[in-house]
Amino acid sequence: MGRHVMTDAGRDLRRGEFLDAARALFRERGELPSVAEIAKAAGLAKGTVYLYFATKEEIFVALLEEEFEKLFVALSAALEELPEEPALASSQFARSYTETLFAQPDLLPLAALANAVLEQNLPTEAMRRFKTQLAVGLVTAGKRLESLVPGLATEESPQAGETLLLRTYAMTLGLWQALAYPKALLPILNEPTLLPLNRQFTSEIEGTIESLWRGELDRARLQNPPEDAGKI
Amino acid sequence: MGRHVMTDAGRDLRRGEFLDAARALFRERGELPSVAEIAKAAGLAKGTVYLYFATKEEIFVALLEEEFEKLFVALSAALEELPEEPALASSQFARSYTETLFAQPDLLPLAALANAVLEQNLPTEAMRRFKTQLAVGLVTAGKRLESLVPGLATEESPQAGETLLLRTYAMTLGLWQALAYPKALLPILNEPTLLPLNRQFTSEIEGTIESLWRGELDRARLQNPPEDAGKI
Amino acid sequence: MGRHVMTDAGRDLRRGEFLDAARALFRERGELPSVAEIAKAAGLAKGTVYLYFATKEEIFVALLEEEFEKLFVALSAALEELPEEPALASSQFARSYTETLFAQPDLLPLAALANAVLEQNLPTEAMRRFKTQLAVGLVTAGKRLESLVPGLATEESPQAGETLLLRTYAMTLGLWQALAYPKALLPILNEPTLLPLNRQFTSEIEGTIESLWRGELDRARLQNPPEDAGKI
Amino acid sequence: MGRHVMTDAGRDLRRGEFLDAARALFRERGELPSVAEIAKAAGLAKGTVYLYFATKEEIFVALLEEEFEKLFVALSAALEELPEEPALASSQFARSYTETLFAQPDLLPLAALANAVLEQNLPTEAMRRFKTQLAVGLVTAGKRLESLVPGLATEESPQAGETLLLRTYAMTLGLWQALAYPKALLPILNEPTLLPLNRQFTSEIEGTIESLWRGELDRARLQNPPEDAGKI
DNA sequence: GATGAATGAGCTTTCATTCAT
DNA sequence: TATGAATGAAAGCTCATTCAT
Repeated sequence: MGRHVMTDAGRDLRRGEFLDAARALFRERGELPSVAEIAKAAGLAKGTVYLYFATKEEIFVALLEEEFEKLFVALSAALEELPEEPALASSQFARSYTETLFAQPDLLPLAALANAVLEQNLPTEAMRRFKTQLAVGLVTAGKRLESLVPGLATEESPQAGETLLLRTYAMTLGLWQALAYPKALLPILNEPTLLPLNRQFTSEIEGTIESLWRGELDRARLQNPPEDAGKI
Repeated sequence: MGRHVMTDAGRDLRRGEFLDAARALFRERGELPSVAEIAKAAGLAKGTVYLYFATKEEIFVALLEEEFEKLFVALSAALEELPEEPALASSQFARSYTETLFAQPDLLPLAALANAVLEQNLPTEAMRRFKTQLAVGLVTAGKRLESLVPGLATEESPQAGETLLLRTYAMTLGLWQALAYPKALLPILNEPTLLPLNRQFTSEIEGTIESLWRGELDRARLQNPPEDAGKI
Repeated sequence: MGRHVMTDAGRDLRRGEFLDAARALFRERGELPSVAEIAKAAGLAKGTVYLYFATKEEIFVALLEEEFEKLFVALSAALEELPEEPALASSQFARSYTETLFAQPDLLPLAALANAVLEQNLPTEAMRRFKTQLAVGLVTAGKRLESLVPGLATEESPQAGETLLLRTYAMTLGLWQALAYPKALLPILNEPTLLPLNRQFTSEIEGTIESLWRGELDRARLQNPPEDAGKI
Repeated sequence: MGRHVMTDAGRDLRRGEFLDAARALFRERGELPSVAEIAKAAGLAKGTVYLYFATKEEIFVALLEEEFEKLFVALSAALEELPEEPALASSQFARSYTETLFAQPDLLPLAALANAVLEQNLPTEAMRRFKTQLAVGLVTAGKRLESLVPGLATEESPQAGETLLLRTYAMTLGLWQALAYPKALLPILNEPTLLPLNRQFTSEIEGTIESLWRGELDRARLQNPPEDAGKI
């Protein structure tokens, strides 16, 4: 042991300082800051970073984990408030989900880097932790969703809740990447031929998610009509 | 004239040699090769690369353009064969689309880099060309789709064809990234907690796209019922 | 021989086109343009440049030769008009010389590169031509100066005219370099500690040259007093 | 702390190692060595160079600063020993100054690059430091010179000491450049037409400086005759 | 636990020059 | 004569990571 025995809490505290610094720099710049910058911003030395993270990428995956953590919490809350009626449920979920995305401005910029950049230099252990978090979160929320929406899970697709959530995330990530432009190129977006792509993610996402959910929930309802439906 | 008279076609040929080399290396490695490697693989000098491409990123965006070119051609063909009936149309399109994706194994790995990597160091002109291709392709196919599916475009969403295609692409891109694993990490995928994520993109994508289309096409049909529907 | 037999005049014409292009670009940029740019500006191909110049540096040495050619002509004229009286001669020469410098704005920027850059990659032959031009010009003007200023040349320093002219040039070149600032750094020139260096070449040169000449001409007069001096 | 505790002195030591390596290579080759060569010669890595210098040019400007530092020290000493009598003062200063130049063989080769090469890629801060050193040195020595030579500074030219020193430096720099030949071309110097230029800087400089100073000091004496001059 | 000096592979890019046509 | 495609050495610089202290 070194000068100080570092408790787990102390360790997490220090880790958190690096994460805070990294997050602030990333949000500011729009691109991954260097390790030197992160250390400086955290008021510690470059080498110290490597006492808490195995690679630079691990830092940003940790940030991403924090984002997913929050997202799952918000998701869970949104599911509990889900109305029964498909149309209503879809639009309400879409709105709530969209608000969550806006409340987590680092989520998508980080998620967009996950595959192409972050996972390229991630130690196996960190990779496992990250993916496990996603898996557990998806399964948990998926199961709850299935229990809340009768008819969603069928024999053919027993994990329909999980599937819907996965698709929701995939659509979000893909749409964000398709519509995000490097800052430097915003000017050209107003050229006539590019107008079709000049859709703002912020205005597209809610309708898209609503549509996605509506399709699935409608089908669930068809397979499991409300009990009083026949009475009419 | 130079060492060889280089016609436009000759120029394209040379360009193509670099592109072929770059594609082969990228497919092999799974990550962007260096310019030096590309030149070497093409049997030409490093400096020569820069006679044909302004930056390294331009090379891979050019590859991506080729992929999109093919994709739009395939898309166009798929649209022409679209059955009228929504369920049939959805499943047939999903199958055809999926086959196209499998036939273009470089499309998604490149597309996943577009946002995070390629567009970071792309000359404005190349950026414009790339984005214009996408915009034109989307609009063209979108309009054709609208003309083929009565009721798809409505007053509220006059570009519903374009929108559906954009969502199709976004879902594809997002799903691929959510499910793609770095080669090095495939082993851990079999751990129990990760099983939920051990869905293969290849087995998920068809159903997902079918579902997406089904939702939209069903709604279109509701708004524009077949003429003989009432006769029964 | 090729397509055309090129006469000497034709050859010089073409050469001149490159020189004009090179001069214009150099004046515009303040630094040596690339061979590609020169060729393009001249409306000819890169390779063609090398039919007329052995190296890039030879181009700019040729420009410098043109400048020296003009300088020697102007110098010659100035010498012919030199008054007898030392004070008057010095001030008149200094003024005339300064005007010549201002009329040849490319002379000093090129001369400043001669030693550090141009002569580094100059074929022996071009080097010889350049230096010979200088030597002949100096000797010619020096001898004329000696004949016009009695007492200048002495037994001890038989080439005093030549020497004075060499010193005149050296002082000019050195002063220009000492006082020239890269454009990018003009702002800092106003800082208090730098004020002593914020002398403009344009306002320093005339007095400096006058002073230099005055010292030499006075001494010459002392050694060879005007014939009627004793009569008074 | 790092591998070694690096005090300011330690840092200067390391910096000095790079400077020594750079100086040795420059003297040997006669042209700027590459950063890679400097690092190798210093027995350290390329990247390490950039921990001590922002650009390659900064290295050589630092060397030049060392040279100027020494020059100003020598200058200061020379001034203190200046005899009163102009002719004597001029010749003694010229000799002392010349010896200093010979004792600093890197000064002029570096100074000749300053304008054309070194200042082209110099960070503003380094530029400021360099120019400030020159300004302060000139002013300091100039004022001392004025106090030692009565009559040198007049109402018309209150900074005559500074001016004389600036001219001294300019003449030196210009003369060196006018007479310096690339090593490769020394052979041709013996050709008859080039003989006039085959003056060695080493044999010209002393007389030139003496002459320059003599002119100025004589004039100062005229304006401020020694007190006992009239008594005779 | 913390440091930060050192590393050095790695990168993209430039451009004077050549030479087959 | 003229071309311009091709060259490829050379360069400066960055930055994640290591490790002796």
